[in-house]
Amino acid sequence: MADPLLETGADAAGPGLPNAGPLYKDVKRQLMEALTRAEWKPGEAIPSERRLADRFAISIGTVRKAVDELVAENILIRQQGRGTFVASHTRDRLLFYFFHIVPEQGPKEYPEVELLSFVRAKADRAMAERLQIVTGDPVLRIRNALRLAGARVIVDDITISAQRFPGLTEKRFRDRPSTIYNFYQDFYGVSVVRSSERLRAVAADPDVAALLGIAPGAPLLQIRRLALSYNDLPVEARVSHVNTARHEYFSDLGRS
Amino acid sequence: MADPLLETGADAAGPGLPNAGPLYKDVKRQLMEALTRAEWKPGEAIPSERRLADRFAISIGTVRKAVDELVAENILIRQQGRGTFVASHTRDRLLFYFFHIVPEQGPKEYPEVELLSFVRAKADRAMAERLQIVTGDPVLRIRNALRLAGARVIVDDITISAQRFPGLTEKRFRDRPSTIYNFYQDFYGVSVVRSSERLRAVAADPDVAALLGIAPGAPLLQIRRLALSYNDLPVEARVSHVNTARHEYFSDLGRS
DNA sequence: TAGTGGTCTAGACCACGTG
DNA sequence: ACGTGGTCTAGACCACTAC
Repeated sequence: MADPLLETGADAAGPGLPNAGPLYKDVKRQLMEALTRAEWKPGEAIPSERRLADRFAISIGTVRKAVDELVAENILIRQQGRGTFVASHTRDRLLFYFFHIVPEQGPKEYPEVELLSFVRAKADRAMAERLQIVTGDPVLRIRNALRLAGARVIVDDITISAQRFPGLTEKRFRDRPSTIYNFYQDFYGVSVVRSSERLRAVAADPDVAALLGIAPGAPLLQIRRLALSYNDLPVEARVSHVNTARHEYFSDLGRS
Repeated sequence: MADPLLETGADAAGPGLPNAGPLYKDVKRQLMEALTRAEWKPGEAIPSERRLADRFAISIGTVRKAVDELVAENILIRQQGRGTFVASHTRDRLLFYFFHIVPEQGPKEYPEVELLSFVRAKADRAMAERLQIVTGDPVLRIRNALRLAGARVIVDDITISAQRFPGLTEKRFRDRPSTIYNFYQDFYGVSVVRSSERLRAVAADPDVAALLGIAPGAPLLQIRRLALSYNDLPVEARVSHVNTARHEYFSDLGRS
């Protein structure tokens, strides 16, 4: 930048105009937009920091600060010597970020998913609000059982907007090559980047009890998850019922 | 730094010696040590970034990077124009970072604590391992009931090492002026900086059921928390039983 | 006005991965 | 050898707080 009087700090817009805030926040927003319109797809590298600095006509340090935040939010992944990549839902990443059930003892396991039902329905008022759609809009309701070490431990009830996943059929869902979040991503360009969960203890209803092979009324951990995409756009509402006889939900808090 | 050949990057130690890693990581470690030996106490300001840069004979940018990480871990708190402070357990901070029970509807509430019992005991093998003490070492077991909006919702069973809290009596505990974590901090210099929690659904045992005014066998959310201080030193093991009829545990994931 | 943290720059060199 | 991200510097100016 040649003349600091022309374009210094956050007030490059000029006198009288409202302060646009930190430059790097603006850069971050622009990167998010590029991500949203899939300029770079999950698994791909974004341009190098030097190129981005040129593109935005700013210094590398400022690019780094914007990228830092996206990395901290698990939206981008840096790899020294290779580049910076758009986060992709590999099996390991999913397990790490979105699956919080661990055995009471022993190492973490991958769940084995078993599709139990797939039906079309209409969103009631509460569900419409959660998914930010309109009451009565079509939704897909999917019930899965998850096995850990061979035994059914979890029943998942997933609800997604049918309009957000056009042409999704039971067969297509059943034949998906990989995980569910990966399927959303690869076939619909919908990336789940974070989720919010609420937990409570409930008595098992007869249906779920039968599926899990436990007594009706036995205590189950209920997890209500809302999975969100880039701009906090809701993608999926999921209610899980977990038999915590031999498994637990873990949560590490106060970390970076 | 006058001559880059003398002391550049991470290899200031000289040829042949093992790489000490990034400078800012070392600075961070040194700041942690200073915190641990209470050079600056919770609530107090640490020296300005310029002073720290002088003290460590490094540039401000590097100090900032070290402080950045401590801020991200909620160990330090920056306040523009005022200074950087050692995190202190105000009521609000505690509620935000360590109390994850919210009403099903309505705003978050402060719990009202009611001491039910306070006994000395010996650590069994499992508890000794959790608290990193020796089996048979004396511990204090404290049972509290927590009220939300007037009703008992949670029963907490707390276990701490008696040796780590010398001279702690029931009266002293009961008469503490503020929250429990604040008490640990102000009277014993023990700062809880993060915690790890594991959750499961259990059937209420008769004792707890009576205390919460529910039927024995009713589903309760059990939370096993280990509270940790600066170098992951365990401070307190806590088992909470929560009546989730009108409250929930919340957990936001995938965030920074 | 003085001091603090917050942003931004421009450029050097290091560590790592790939060809 | 080259390009990528990672670290570090030195210094400018901005935004905010306190006096």
